[in-house]
Amino acid sequence: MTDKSRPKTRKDRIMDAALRIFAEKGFQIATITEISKEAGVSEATIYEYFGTKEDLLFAIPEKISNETFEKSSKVIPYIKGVEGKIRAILLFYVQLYQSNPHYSALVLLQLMSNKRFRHTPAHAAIRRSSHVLLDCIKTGIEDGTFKKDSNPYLIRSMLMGAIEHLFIHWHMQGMPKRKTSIADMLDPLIEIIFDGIRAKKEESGTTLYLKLEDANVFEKLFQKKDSGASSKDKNK
Amino acid sequence: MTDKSRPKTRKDRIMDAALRIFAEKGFQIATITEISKEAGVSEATIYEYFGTKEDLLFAIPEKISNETFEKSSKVIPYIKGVEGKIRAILLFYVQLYQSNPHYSALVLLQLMSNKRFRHTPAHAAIRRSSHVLLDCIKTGIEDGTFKKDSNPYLIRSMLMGAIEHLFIHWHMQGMPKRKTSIADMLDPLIEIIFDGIRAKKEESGTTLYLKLEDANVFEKLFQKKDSGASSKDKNK
DNA sequence: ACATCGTCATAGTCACACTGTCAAGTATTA
DNA sequence: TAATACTTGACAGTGTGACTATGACGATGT
Repeated sequence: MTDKSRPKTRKDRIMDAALRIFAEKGFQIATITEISKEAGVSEATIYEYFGTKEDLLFAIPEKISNETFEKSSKVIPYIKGVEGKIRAILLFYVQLYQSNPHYSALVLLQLMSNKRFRHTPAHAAIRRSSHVLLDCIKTGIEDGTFKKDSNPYLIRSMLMGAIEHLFIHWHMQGMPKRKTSIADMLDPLIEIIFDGIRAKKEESGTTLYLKLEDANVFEKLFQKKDSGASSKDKNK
Repeated sequence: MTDKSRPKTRKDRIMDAALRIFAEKGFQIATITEISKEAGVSEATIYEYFGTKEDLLFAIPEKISNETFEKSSKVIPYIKGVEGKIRAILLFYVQLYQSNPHYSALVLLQLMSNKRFRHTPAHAAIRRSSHVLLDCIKTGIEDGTFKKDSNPYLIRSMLMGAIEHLFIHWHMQGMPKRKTSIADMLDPLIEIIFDGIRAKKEESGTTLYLKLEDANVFEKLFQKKDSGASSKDKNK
């Protein structure tokens, strides 16, 4: 409802421009003047919506990270089996980052190392996703899927760290012609770690593989749920 | 000559102060004025040694990363077996980062996401180490230690990514009271990945474990070499 | 017609990276 | 000791860019 019908509100245009410029040039090098020109608004207008340049930076991921968390938390419960859940969470993650390079550059290169960002609503959403992943790993250890002596925090760091590392390099060295996309590396990555932590036998030969194509199933699931819900009105 | 005999040259004092302040407050927030006071020199003196604030930032890791590469490349050839080599490289890495938190904070939080840093001698040294690791992994795949269909780049990203991820979190959320140090997680981490990529049998039960204590062995090795001839020709 | 709100333009403040200058050391040499 | 070259420090600037303050303009609603 609200102004979703409008092409873009001023605030959205500012955030879009800022995302692009912050991601491409870096937070420090980007100037408010440049963003205002790109967004087609005056400098003063930016300061009417965002208190400081850093507030603008932090405002960008807030929406998208919450949306992603909502989406994933609608889907994950319907997946049976710890391994499948973990696959799904990581697939969400990789898809989000790969489909929105500006966003992943912002989060991984500009925000990751910002201490103030950690006290931000956007970071809280990211932490929630991370916590769900941890819970899945813990469950897997308890229910005997994974070895009893596994350290769930280490496993999470291995999963997230590998993915983030791949994306950081994807961004830093020109990412144009890459033979294998990061999404293609996700299954081998998960398989190596699962192989390393699985309790014993391989009788679970019916492992649920989630490949990118399956992601559309998620989307269909959303559409069903969304159609009935009443949106919240925040316009004022 | 000059003042090399002195405990610290001016240049060293500046870099020491800059390392501490950059690591603790971040590159942007740190001011040249503050660094000059901390180092006990005037602001203008800093600009005599370093063209810009960023040049100062880049100058800091150059020495230490080259030293580390030299050290490790003297030791690695003497370790037999791919797995042992990989363990040793990662142990070097973790030891360096853990024993010098300011340095690891600088590299991981300030420099990692700086595109200009990638065209820097310091980064070249880091890349060299990374390349040695990759070569070890490739060798392991070729000689049958690891599965034939392993992706060596992925494996390297998994190893480095996990370690870096652990350190980044170590820095970001207060790292004071951590029950398990990162070095303690290194063996489990490596074991999970090796388990996941090892070709077949576990007949290599005599895996060479390198724990932190063994690192002194490295040191002794250096002393022997350093005191003797200057044979810098790396073995073949 | 009038008030209100959102937006823009402009001018100004302030912090900080960086430069230039010159005087005061400090070391080296005669 | 004295002349020389080189190094360092104090300090006064310049330029840029974040951020503020103010007033004008246009659209909207009463």
